[in-house]
Amino acid sequence: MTIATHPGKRAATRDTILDHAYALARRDGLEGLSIGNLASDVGMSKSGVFAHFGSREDLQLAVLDTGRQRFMTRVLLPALKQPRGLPRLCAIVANWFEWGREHQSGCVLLSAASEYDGRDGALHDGVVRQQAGWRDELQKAIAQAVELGHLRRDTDVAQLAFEIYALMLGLHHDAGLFGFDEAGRRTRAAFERLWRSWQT
Amino acid sequence: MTIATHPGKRAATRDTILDHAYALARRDGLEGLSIGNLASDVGMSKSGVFAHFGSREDLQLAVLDTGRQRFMTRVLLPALKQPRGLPRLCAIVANWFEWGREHQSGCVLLSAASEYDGRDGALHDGVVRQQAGWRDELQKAIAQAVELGHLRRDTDVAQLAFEIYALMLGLHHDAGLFGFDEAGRRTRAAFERLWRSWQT
DNA sequence: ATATAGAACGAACGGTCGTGCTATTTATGC
DNA sequence: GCATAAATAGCACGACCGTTCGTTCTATAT
Repeated sequence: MTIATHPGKRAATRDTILDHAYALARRDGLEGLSIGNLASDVGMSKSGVFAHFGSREDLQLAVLDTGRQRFMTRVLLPALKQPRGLPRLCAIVANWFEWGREHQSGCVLLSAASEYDGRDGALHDGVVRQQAGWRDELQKAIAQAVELGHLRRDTDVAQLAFEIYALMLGLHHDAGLFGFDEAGRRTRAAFERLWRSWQT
Repeated sequence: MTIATHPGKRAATRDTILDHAYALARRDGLEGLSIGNLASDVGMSKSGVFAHFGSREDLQLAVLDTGRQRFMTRVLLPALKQPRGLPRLCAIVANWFEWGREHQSGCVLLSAASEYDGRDGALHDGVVRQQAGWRDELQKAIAQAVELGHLRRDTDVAQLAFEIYALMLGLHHDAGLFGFDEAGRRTRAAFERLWRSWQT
């Protein structure tokens, strides 16, 4: 008996806490996340939650990484099943679009970007690393599409990545303020124009 | 003697407070703005500052409106001196670009948009009204350019406004995280492509 | 000179914040 | 079953939060 529950117990609780923390941070941002709130949401004591992280900053970093993982799992991973080039790039954009729909009410990664872009510290560094990493993945997918001749050979990879990202920012912004439906239509229309500019 | 210093005293102090509050809110957002911090920044007592607004929420609303005013003064107003149509639209975009340069370290309006898009209350309503108002001004300028034949007659006004806004979001995002210079180049390049798509 | 109104101050309120420390409970290895 | 270690709770701390209240100071108006 006593099947090894131990090796996972601590980690399991930690995951539960992070799950709630992620949900709270979607509404209030990482700066709005407080240990007291989180504890009562999880159903634990403040100190019990606190013990899993050691500091509020470490908790915030862990939540940020949770966001990164979920984004990658939802957006990048399934797209990797598509063949390299334009199909994979389109899958990334489509998944990203759906991520946007699911996160109308707030995205931890984006709010973190605007919360920490102007200061310095561990969270700033974490946000920059996460954003740079994602931009890099995006550029990799674009570069493959160029190499395979799916996009014009003179495509500026970083430029296209910037414009794709900008449209996604537009989607999130308008969806949050004015509703997802119209924002989604605008974003789709913009992407059509974008592909037409760069496709061979 | 004793020229009426009284009638403007209150308003002048209020403006001084708002000036400091705006600066603080650029770094920490409207949610990060606290009366204690603000008071010690201005060099007044907490209660002295508080008395000018009556509540923290009213202070935040006043700071938001300060941001709206400054944005309009810096971006829209000087552009109205340009002739209607494309010249005025380009002036708006150019001024907006400069506004972005001056606000790399944080823009109250944008951070407010991401702070309050997912909740409700007076601040949410204020942000939506401000954003809708600006989008409206942008669309007005675009519509004039269409009417005057500076842009293609079949231009989707709201669509172009969305794409311009998205590029500015991209500028602000990348400038804050990766530096203004490269973000500025990318934004300029994107605008060139954008004008080429819509110009007659 | 005196009365009056306005502006800012200082102290205090009840709460919540993040963070330590010490118990107590719970789960594990023998 | 028991010893042991891990996980959680409880409590207290100093700091700051927004807000209220009564007081003081200053400048105008009479």
